[in-house]
Amino acid sequence: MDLGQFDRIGPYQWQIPQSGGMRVPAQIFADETLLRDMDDKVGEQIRNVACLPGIVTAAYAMPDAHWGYGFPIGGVAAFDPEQGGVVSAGGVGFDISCGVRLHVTNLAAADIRAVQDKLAHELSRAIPAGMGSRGSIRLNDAEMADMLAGGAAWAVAQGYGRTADLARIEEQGKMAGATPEAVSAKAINRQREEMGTLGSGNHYLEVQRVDQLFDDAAARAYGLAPDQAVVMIHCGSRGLGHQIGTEYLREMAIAAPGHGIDLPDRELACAPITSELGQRYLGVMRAAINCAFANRQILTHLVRGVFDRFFDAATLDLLYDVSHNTCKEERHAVDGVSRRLFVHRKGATRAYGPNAAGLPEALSATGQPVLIGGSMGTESWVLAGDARSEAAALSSACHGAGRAMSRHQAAKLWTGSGVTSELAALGITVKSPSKRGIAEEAPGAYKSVARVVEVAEQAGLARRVARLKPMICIKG
DNA sequence: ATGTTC
Repeated sequence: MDLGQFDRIGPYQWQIPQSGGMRVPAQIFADETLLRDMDDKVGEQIRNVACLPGIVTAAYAMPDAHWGYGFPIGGVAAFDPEQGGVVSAGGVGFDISCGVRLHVTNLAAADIRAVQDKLAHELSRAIPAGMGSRGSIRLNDAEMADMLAGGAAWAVAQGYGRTADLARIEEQGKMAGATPEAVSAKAINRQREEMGTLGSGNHYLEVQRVDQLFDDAAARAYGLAPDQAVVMIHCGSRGLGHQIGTEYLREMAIAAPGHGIDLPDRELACAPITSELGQRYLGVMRAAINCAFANRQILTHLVRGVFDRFFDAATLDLLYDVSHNTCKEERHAVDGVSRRLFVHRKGATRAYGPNAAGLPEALSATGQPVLIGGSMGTESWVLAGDARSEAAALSSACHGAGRAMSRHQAAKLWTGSGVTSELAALGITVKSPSKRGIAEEAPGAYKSVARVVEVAEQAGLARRVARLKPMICIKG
């Protein structure tokens, strides 16, 4: 990235001043090295986002930002419906409500190590993974509609997991305002056999150990202790979300001129929040959020089933489940005035600070768990929402390491079996149906997640609580 | 991310 276009407005905050068609400034949270290593496309993309109607405060990019479809991955942008604000299918992304959930266990790393290979094998048998993988659940039209309206609450009512899990999911596991009846038959048919599947790409299920604590009080509140085993799931709304994204990107791009919107980039396809199309997208996007909640909830149930076969009285309590590809209606203070905004977070995690409305009581004093999925074989992180993040970036933080190179480049540099052996030497068992997938996800293809979260903390976006190291990784 | 190009 060319640094010449930026004003450094804080130790970890860089601003592109408003110019041309920009309605607000564009800002990136990074240190000089992370910023320099970012693709120039990230700057171009947040400048374009800053041109969209009704945007407030600024177009933001998180420390892990990289080039995405229209919006950068690691992008945050909020729009005011009363100021002509828009909702953008490209601002949410194809993998609607992709997110991370983390379970704390009553097991130690040594308990996992004693059965590591067998446990990895059984998890890989129980968790369908990979492109086009199918689960054992088949839903008819009425069941699909109930799932799309009820999310994880529907899943729990079907026997997948426990009522206590719901309090630990964003929106209590059920996104209000979903309109299953507006979801296309094609999207529904793609998802009919994909509930309880992991998908591919950077999605994974990992058994990890708590490697180091950075905030003892927050760790206690979250139930995390050194050397404890935890289970992280990273996945989204599978074929349904992708189909909805595809359909609405096309429809919004075609409809934009009719809404008086001059798109700086066709990939930023959007519609006014108050328009029929904008409202229809929000309804089906919320249905996809429920699909992702239900999918992750079923995966929790499947993992618990496997752990029950290996351990007496193993507990996998849900710490939290939070999405990083969404558009959510939230209230934020802008210049001291509370406004109703539609906040797009694409590859960015909501990061509510202490005492925020909507947090369960047990987490309120500490702040929302901000779950950061790292790259395969490196590390993942638990952060806590920081009150300073509200003013800095509308209560948002990073979501992962961020790719340092393309999948194509990575597949040329590594082989699946080579990466698997290298990780095995580090005590990490990787299971995947795709050798190419493992090569594409090689740890070296990602930025340093440790540096990303350190900068996120220094920038006031979230506070580091715990570093997690993988032991078993199930990849798509 | 994705029945890896309806």
